[in-house]
Amino acid sequence: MASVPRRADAAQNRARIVECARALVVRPGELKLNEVAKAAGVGQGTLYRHFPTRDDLLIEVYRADVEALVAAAPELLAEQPPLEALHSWLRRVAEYARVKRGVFAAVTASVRTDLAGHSVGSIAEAITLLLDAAKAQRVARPDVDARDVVLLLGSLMKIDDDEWDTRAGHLIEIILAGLRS
Amino acid sequence: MASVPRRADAAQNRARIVECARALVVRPGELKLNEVAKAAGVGQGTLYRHFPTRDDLLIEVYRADVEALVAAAPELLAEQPPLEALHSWLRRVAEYARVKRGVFAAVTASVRTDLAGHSVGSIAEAITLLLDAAKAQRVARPDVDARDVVLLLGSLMKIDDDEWDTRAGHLIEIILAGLRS
DNA sequence: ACCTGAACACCGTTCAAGT
DNA sequence: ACCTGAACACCGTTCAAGT
Repeated sequence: MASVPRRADAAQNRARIVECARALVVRPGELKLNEVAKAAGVGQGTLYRHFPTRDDLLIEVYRADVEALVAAAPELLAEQPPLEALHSWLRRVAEYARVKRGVFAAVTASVRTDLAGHSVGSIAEAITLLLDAAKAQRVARPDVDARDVVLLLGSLMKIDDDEWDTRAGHLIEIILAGLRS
Repeated sequence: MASVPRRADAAQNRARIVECARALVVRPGELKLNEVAKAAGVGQGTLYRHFPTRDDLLIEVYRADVEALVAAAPELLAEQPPLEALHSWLRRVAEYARVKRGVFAAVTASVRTDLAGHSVGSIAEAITLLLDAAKAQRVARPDVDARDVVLLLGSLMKIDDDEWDTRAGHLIEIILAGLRS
């Protein structure tokens, strides 16, 4: 799935689709697939050939962002105590979610894909890394897992734009307090 | 808005629409408005006349359930210490949310409507009642409000059916721990 | 005052035909 | 092997005509 196309024109089409999707996804409302195809100058069928599901496209659109989040986990853990690292990481996720609303759909989709494909370096593993470190020092509840965190983080998506500044950091503090032992 | 119709046939149509919506909303997927109109034996325009927005209909469908939740708050508070009452109330919300998935959409819609209309006996007031009691005893964070709770509770909606039993109570415990001071 | 339902708009998805 | 775009399906929403 999502393998690299063999033909050069196909690879270019694929790249242009992702590029246009990235430009369009920032606009309010759901990303319109037909609009992406039109903007990329390809037929709708071509879009579906490369990305059978909406999630496939979103994962690709936010791949770099998600990878950055995954990479940040061990880095933060090297600099700070586990709970502070977790806090910093959650705040970073919130920043992404504010600027790029759709990134969370990609994160959720990635977690779902993980369950089947078990890809290396996933978001779920990043969260687990942070949680395990905190559990080892007995500063986090032993019974929480990555899915708990993903589910709770989903509440960030429901925050209205005008209340973001005051509400987002607040919710993260509450979530972190809940994870603490 | 949503005032009682003057004519008898209009009142009957309205009642039948709500009745059919209640029957259809339990099925998986979003409630289809045209399907509701057809099931109720009325034109689509009639449905829109009575319920200009989807939220208006959902609020009506779950009115009794939401009122029961609102009424439960002071009752639980009379029986238990504030934090236990809050815990019990959250668990009750979770029960509703499991059986009637859509009830949460109604709760969210109610909170939105509250902001404008300021209706008495709302969900937001019920939560505030519980939170204030807990704050008064210094067992809850002073900086949390009803919207925090509603946003966090939204994570329950994303729980898959097959993991509900183990996950829902767990998430509520984490949320409650986060609200604790 | 209220109802009907055809009609429009919109968007996702498929597939026969083409290169 | 890959692309195109007409066509279908589906659902929300409106509105002219009717009672």
